Amino acid sequence: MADSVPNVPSGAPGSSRALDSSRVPDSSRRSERSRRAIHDAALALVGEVGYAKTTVEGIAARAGVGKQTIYRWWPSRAAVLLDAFVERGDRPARSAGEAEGGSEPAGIPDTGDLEADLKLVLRATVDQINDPVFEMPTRALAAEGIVNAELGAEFVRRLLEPQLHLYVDRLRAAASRTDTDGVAAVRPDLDPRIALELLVGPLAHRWLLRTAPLTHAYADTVVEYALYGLARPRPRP
Amino acid sequence: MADSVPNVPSGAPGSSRALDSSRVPDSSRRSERSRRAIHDAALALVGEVGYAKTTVEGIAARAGVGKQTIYRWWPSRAAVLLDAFVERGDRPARSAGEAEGGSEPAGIPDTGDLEADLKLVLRATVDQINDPVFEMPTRALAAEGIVNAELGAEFVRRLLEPQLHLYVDRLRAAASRTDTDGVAAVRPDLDPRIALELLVGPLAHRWLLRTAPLTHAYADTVVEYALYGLARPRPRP
Amino acid sequence: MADSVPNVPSGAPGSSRALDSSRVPDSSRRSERSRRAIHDAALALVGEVGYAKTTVEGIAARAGVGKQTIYRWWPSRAAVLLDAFVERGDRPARSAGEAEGGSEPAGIPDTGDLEADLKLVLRATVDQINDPVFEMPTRALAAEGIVNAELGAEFVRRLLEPQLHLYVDRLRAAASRTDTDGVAAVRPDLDPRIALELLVGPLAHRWLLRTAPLTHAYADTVVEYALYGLARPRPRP
Amino acid sequence: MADSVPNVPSGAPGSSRALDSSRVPDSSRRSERSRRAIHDAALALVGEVGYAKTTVEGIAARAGVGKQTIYRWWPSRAAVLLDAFVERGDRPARSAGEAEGGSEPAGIPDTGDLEADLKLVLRATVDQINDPVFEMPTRALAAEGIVNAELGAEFVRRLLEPQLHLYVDRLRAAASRTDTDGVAAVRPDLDPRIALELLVGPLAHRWLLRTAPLTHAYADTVVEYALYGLARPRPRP
DNA sequence: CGATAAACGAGACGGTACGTCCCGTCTTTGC
DNA sequence: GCAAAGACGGGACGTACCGTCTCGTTTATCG
Repeated sequence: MADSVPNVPSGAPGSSRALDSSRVPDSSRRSERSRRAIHDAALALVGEVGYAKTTVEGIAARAGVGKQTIYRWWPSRAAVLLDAFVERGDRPARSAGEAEGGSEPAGIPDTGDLEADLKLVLRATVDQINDPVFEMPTRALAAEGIVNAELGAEFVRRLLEPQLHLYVDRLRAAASRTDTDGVAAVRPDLDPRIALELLVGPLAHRWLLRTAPLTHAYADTVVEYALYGLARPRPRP
Repeated sequence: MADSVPNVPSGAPGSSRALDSSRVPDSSRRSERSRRAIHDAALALVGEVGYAKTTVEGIAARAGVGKQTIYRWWPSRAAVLLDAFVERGDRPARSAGEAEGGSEPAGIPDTGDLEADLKLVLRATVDQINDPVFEMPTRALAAEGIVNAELGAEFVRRLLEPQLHLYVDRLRAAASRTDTDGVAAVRPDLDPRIALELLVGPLAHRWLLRTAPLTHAYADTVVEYALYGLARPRPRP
Repeated sequence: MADSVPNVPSGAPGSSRALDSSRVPDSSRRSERSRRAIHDAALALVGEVGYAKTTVEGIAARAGVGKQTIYRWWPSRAAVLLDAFVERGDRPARSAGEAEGGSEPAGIPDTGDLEADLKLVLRATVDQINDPVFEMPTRALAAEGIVNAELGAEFVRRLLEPQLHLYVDRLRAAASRTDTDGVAAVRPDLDPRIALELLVGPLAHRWLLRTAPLTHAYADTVVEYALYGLARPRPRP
Repeated sequence: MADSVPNVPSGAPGSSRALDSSRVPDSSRRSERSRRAIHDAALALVGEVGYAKTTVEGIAARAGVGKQTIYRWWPSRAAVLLDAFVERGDRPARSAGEAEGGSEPAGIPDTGDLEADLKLVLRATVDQINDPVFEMPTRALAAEGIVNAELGAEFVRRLLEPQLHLYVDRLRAAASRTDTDGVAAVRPDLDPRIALELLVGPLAHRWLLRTAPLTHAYADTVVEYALYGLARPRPRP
């Protein structure tokens, strides 16, 4: 239902297809069984042997599927994994999140204390990143996306954007709070996309480059620095 | 002088090496000519066909070199490229830098105005990142490093660390300024490694994920937000 | 009317066929339109791209027909081509023959001069073999028949036998002439099947192995040698 | 030493090869071990599963060889089999022949009695053809050669021609006998290539088309018919 | 005449093999 | 003894077809 590439033209299905040499398969005839088997096989293999050794051939064999069935629906190994990750990865993440009490996918909590809220979420992100199950596949997808722009866009759109948008919402909420109590939590002119990057950019940097381990303490410090600045508060005259 | 992996044991040089099956090559006999040709070929190919299609065989053919000569001295295609990049990439960067008036490699300027200094450097980084010649090879190396920890460490150590260290120095300088004028530019307790990440993390994030273009204005905003915080200055009681 | 394999059982037609899992198709419902289209497509493709590159998929696509419609009625690609050849190939051959004045299908002429009659027919065979339109498909079928005994038998039965039988008839006629004029054209004990092979065997040999071109002169020589022998007539004592 | 396709230019080995894009491998570096293993595997597989199911992949696997090693030296599966057949097939045939007392490869016997000599040899050919070990591979090669002119030429040149040439020699000898005893065994004007075809053409025809079994009696009859003609000897006046 | 069952077009599917590319190792032949 | 050249065993690629198996859609008798 959410696969990345060959969408149906979404209208006039039997229209003049004869002259289209690009062979668009008919997604209404697609085998749901195979799709799931391929997702499962892909995730299992990445977990077991790593992304570099996960081959299309291997996925097909493990899924009990012909190679062509993979090539028919996905343009690359990475796209398969991304789809698998989005679809299957959602479920455990969501249920885990709900177990913790309605976390991220439900939105960043808004207790009124922006610093506390951000720390909570950044710590959660740290935890997720440190989860060994997610680590390698996510690295693989990120790496692929860095080199392959098209896949990178998919990666951002389908995996990252939903998470990042929560930060934007929370920051916007903080900005609009000015009216109610006369004290905005954030600068009135704040660009939330940039603000967000000040928060998650450092985490991503550290994770991708492995310059230092990601800890809760680190998350806290980043929030503090980002909110109140690196510069020392000017003494008042 | 700077190749990444099979160093000479650097001790006990005359020992009976002939019977050692692990075949450590004698780097003193290494052909300088081949080394350079391999570097050039690697860079040229990455530029022309992209990293994914740059093969060891292709590099060897282009360099007029036997494949074994590559395998003898480097453990992987990525290591070749990294070496090539460090050695050849340095030169243009350095000369460009000197043309601007002794910039980065010579250290971040310290005019006393931290904000201005940081903006200057971040803008320079933005420019370098936007240079199309550097873009693809750098992406390729970064992507490889994300997945391959060993190469990632090399990448950071040899390409990134020197640049990042300049930020650390400048920030430390700002912190120590307290003594001189009684007003530190930065918080006294500042951790410079984290501070640095608040500055470059956002840039890296945007570049790697292509979420938005990198501009000078963006660099300026990042510096402002990072220095003075996202939060609105508290009114004094 | 002449397709090779799944004939109707041709007896007990109303028997309980519904439960028969071997799925014998009802040939009375067969689409004449499709049959012809498949024949035409098969012949056209063999002519255009050669037999080896003529695929079932290609025939189906060209004929505007589902693959299953081919598999339903023929057991193999070769069987399709054989059918096509027999049915469509007949027509031009027959009309050409009739233009010459009631030739082959009507029987070898019997002018009383066996040598002349055989030369005439062998020359006609040479001409037919040299016709570029027939050459490749015939080679393809012959080659297939050499390896595949079942198809070979079909090939002989439906394409070759009718032609060869004419030789047998003519030779038998020559043998029976003894009675009328006291002088038989052929040995009285002659086995016509072997005699026939002495005539067409050499042509076939030369054509299949391409050891030398097939000419009228060659046909004439074969007839002479075959009729009067390789050995020199013994001088009488 | 006798493989069919990529010969060395046979002179000036190191000459300007740089501009030749057709990648001619250096046959002096060829692995004799692999060549033999491929031959053996090919023959074994054709014997076990038949030619149609003998794949390049299968040969490579059985021979413990990379596929590329096959594609490097042969243009097709059929060429491999032909080479294998010529080289390995020779040995058993030769030794069997010598056991019988210096048969074919040593030349057709010349006892002075042409009829007896030819019958002997044609019977031997019948026996060879009926040998189940040779049957299927030979059929496969013959069929391939019928469709593929290039391979057909190789087939004739390397397998057939040597055998056929013996007939030519024997017939020529018979023709030149005129001088010695005043009585030639054969017509003085005889074309030996055509005469030969009168002898082997019928056998080939029967074998390829399976119209009737090949027996010694058949061979004898062919020789008689061919030597003395189908026509009845004219009564003398 | 409308029900119904089979043939039909279309083409997705699990497979097999293709012929190519490259891997990393090994061997040969200079220099 | 390094280097160029490149053959080798091996593994995966992406493609082409195989023959089977659904899907609706005609089509053509029969109830």
